[in-house]
Amino acid sequence: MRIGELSEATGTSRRLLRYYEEQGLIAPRRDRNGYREYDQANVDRVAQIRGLLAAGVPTRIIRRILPCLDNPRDIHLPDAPPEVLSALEDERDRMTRRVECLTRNRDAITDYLDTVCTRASVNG
Amino acid sequence: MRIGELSEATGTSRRLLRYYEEQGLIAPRRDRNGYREYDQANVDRVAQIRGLLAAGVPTRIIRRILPCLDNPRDIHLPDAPPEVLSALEDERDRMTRRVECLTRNRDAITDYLDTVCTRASVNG
DNA sequence: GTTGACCTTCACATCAATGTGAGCGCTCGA
DNA sequence: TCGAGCGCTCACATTGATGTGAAGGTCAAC
Repeated sequence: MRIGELSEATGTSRRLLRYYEEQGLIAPRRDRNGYREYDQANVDRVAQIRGLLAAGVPTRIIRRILPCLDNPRDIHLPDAPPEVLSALEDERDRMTRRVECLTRNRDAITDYLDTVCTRASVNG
Repeated sequence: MRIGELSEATGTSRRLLRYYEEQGLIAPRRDRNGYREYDQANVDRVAQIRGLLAAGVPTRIIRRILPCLDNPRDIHLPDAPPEVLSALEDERDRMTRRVECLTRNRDAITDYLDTVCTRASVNG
């Protein structure tokens, strides 16, 4: 599929799809005329990228973690140098902290909404 | 405490502390000479803000959710208009999606690291 | 009373993620 | 064969979160 179709399928502007490519997050083949050629797997990958971006993970980190996620059974970096591994560990820990922070705050919002709702139904 | 001390205590630049204030996220008292005066509660609040920012929540949303979190037992917006409540619900749902995305990817990284580690100990 | 370490505001700079548009090349259907 | 609609690159604009620095006020210590 070409960029317009992927854009439709992912709800992502063409501009951004090209940007992700520039950032090394996706690598479409090129058609003879220079057009980008995507396949179905790219739809999932773009969703992945956008989820991570929305969760505050910057592209330079996404670039690092994506290779580990395609095919969890495969080793994509069999000779990954220790500093890459420890960078991954750091990022994993950062993600854990984010999850905790988001969860805590989300639960507080939920409590708040529950309280407001309860009181509204009692008082109103 | 003044801005320098809060900066120390939170590991946040003075510039950013002023920025958060400008964004309506904290509201320090002013001393007679114009200096900002903070108290201990601001340390937690700044940590909260930074956690949310790191998790991809923009300041305009943080501004909205902070009032619900100070004192979960209190109703801070007893007359919150329905559109604020539904905005909060939306944000809660967005946070849930972020948590899911982060968790999924973090677990994949963990699996990856485990696999690399296992193989290293088998092969090496 | 001057020095130094704070504080203030204001303003311009940067970086990442995006938008927007110009100028041009394919390609397909009328 | 021409125009619409897609693609390409290049480049400048914007927004949000930050850095940095200038010009100046406050205050404590010496």
